[in-house]
Amino acid sequence: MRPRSSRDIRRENRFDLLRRVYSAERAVTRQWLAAETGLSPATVATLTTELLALGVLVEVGREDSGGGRPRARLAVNGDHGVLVGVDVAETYVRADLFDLALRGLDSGHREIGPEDHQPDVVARHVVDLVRGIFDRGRLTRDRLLGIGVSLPGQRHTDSGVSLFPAATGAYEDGDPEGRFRGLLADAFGSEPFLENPLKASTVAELWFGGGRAAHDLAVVTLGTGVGVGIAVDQRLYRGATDAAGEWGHTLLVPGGRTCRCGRTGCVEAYVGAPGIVATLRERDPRDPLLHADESATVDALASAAGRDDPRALAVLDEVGATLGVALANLVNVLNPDTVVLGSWVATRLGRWLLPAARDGAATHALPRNLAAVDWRLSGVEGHAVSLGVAALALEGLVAGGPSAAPRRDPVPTTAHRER
Amino acid sequence: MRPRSSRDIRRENRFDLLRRVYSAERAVTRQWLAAETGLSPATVATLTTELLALGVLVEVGREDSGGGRPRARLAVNGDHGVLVGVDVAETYVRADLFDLALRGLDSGHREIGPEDHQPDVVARHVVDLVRGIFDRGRLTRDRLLGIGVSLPGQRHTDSGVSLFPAATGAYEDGDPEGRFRGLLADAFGSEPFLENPLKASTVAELWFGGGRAAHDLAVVTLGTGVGVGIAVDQRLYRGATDAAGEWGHTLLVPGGRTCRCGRTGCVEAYVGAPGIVATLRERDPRDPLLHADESATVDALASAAGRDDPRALAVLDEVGATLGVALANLVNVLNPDTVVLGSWVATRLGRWLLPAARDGAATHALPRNLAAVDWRLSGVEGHAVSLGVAALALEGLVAGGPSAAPRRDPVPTTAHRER
DNA sequence: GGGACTTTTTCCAAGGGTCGGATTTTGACC
DNA sequence: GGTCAAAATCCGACCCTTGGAAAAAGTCCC
Repeated sequence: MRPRSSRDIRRENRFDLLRRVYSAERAVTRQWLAAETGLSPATVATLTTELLALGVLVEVGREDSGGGRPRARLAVNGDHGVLVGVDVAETYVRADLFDLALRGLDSGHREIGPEDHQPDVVARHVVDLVRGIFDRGRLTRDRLLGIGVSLPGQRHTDSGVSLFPAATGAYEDGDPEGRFRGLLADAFGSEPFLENPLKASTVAELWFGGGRAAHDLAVVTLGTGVGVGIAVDQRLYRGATDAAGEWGHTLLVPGGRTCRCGRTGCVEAYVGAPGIVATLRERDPRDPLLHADESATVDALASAAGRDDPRALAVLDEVGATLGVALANLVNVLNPDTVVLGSWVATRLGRWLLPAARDGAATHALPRNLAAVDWRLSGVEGHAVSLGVAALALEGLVAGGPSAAPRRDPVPTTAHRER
Repeated sequence: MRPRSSRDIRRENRFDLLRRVYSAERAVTRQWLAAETGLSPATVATLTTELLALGVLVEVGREDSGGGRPRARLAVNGDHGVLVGVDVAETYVRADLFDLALRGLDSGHREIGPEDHQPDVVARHVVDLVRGIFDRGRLTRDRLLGIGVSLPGQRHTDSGVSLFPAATGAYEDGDPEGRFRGLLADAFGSEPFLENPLKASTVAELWFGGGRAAHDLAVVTLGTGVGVGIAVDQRLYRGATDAAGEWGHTLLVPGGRTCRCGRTGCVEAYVGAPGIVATLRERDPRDPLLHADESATVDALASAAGRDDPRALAVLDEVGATLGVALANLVNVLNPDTVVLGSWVATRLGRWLLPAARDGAATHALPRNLAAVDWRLSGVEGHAVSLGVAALALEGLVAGGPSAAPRRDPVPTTAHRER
């Protein structure tokens, strides 16, 4: 338990300031920042000059103030460098290049299979992709300010062990994450920032999406897998072992459908993409909307719903209602002020799922908890996972490198601690 | 969003220090406090002299240090004054008197009925009980340092409106909580600290019970009602509208038993006292363990289980397994490092419920989340709710009065804030 | 074109915090 | 009584925020 020093206050304030510049739609003034953060104009001045000197912020013109000295407008200095965010999923690797303002510049994509699920192989894919992007943009490596990588599976901050989903057997005793981290550090000359997709997209919502105004936020990821990212007081909540948010494997229907995880009745088995497909199939095993792969099925469902096809709407109603009931539990326990639906299933079907879920939640959530919730679809443009993980890398940058990340103080290596 | 100043650091450190003195089993030394809090010896010295001057701490002897200056032992100055904690429940009012070390000195109890559920009536009961205790102990009012009251139902910090369960109709537009608060303030000359029982008992666990070592804690209350108190980073989590933890009304069995709240299949309907009785009755409507009131039934069940009565054990197994499944959901989402079972049902049946719940959780929780959890029965002696609410009053005292409580800054009354 | 005016921004000294290292305190021991 | 060792305190350094004074940077008017 390292206590907080006054330096932490500075770091937090600087960070808060920066985040507000980022999430504002337009360039902002010092006065607005002071009002927004609650800091005195004097402090805002000190912080901004610091960030201006660093090159992270720039003045972009001025604004009339009615007779007095015009207000300077501040914005993120996009040209100061680039950030890379990489999303390693089970079936693909996607890398995005951002300028420092986190505007997407370019991206690359590559399909992978289970045979690639090894640290070395994944690292090679990542390095190749990023190199390709750099070459295309004629960028030199010294422009790179930070790189963040989202890895599937659960990470363990303390031990640094990541569970590459298919590599658990092969790498049980090794340190796959450490190896991966090392390979990337060698290739790019700076430590990558690693996180899982759930947390990454939560950060993206917090910076740029529906969570900007939220204090206590739940970001529901609806993809092939399902989970929830939780933010308490605008900060990502990780849980004791960085494993919070495994809402997808929460029991919803005792003795229900078999889930990918082997258990039965998980939320994921009903509201994840395979769950939606299963619902469709249960209603009619020969439904023409059914395609070989789930992504195509979801697309078919979306376009059918767009045509007001009653069968598609009925399926979405059913799934949405189930989602709502599951969300009601979350709302009752966490009492968030904002719930955001994100990831690719939500992007394509959220238009229909969200209202149905809201109605479904109303049947089981407590009125007071329900009333507190602002329901939203993801407001993030582009790929939330890459963006979030790039934002995390940026955080590390501003805070002073990834070493500033650990949240608990490390266990002393020598047997020094008594009691 | 008021930013944190260095004063907040001081307050937090002082508070952290004090809490550690409280939750330590014996008197502590400055050195131990420094090691425990991570503060420098210099700072610990400043803080302790401050608290010694306040009269909250005292030196109680010294400890040999092997040739050097002996270490002074510090403890809470129990004689410095008294605190009162009151638990207003639906069927009773209980008041406890504590010394400043939060050792119970005396208590009073009174049964109430639905007709008493009015601010004025409840306040009168509270005042009478506390007066009685003060008279018995020949205490003068100036000895009273703080008073905390737990009220059932959900509170709303922002508006100050409390929902007295049966008074919602009569007081819909009024301010029952404000009225109640005023009546108590008049009677005792100091503002009472109000909280609900769920949060109060969570604080008690955090200070004195199973949560002392926890960072991310879930305190499960098993009484007539069921709920969970959540602490993040050793601090009580309240949620957006102070309504977090309504886990009892989470859906567990779709279309299942009807709950007190009118919905079906709530967790509470299975693992709360009425739920346990219902399980017993479902198995055998004429079971001799069934009594007219649920408390007697729970007692009968406990003593039967104590005699290894197989029917009682089977019921407890069933209830425990259900509890475990429900807890698994909590563990998956929150990833706590400690789960504590408390309140009166847990006190009497926890011995059997806890192991069964642990096993039940294993079937549905993710291995990593499960492995992180330390399962415990409440370690609080005495009545956790009164104790917790007295501790909250103490917190207010140390922080500088109940006014320091609000967590969000109040909305400015004048239309002064632009944008 | 230059002063008056207005509003923003910075400067400065005050005030609150923590901390490392020097210093004092407080015992035991010889 | 002097010496020694460990605990506790004191002190100056350093970091942070902030209110108010001062400076900066425009407009406006004569």
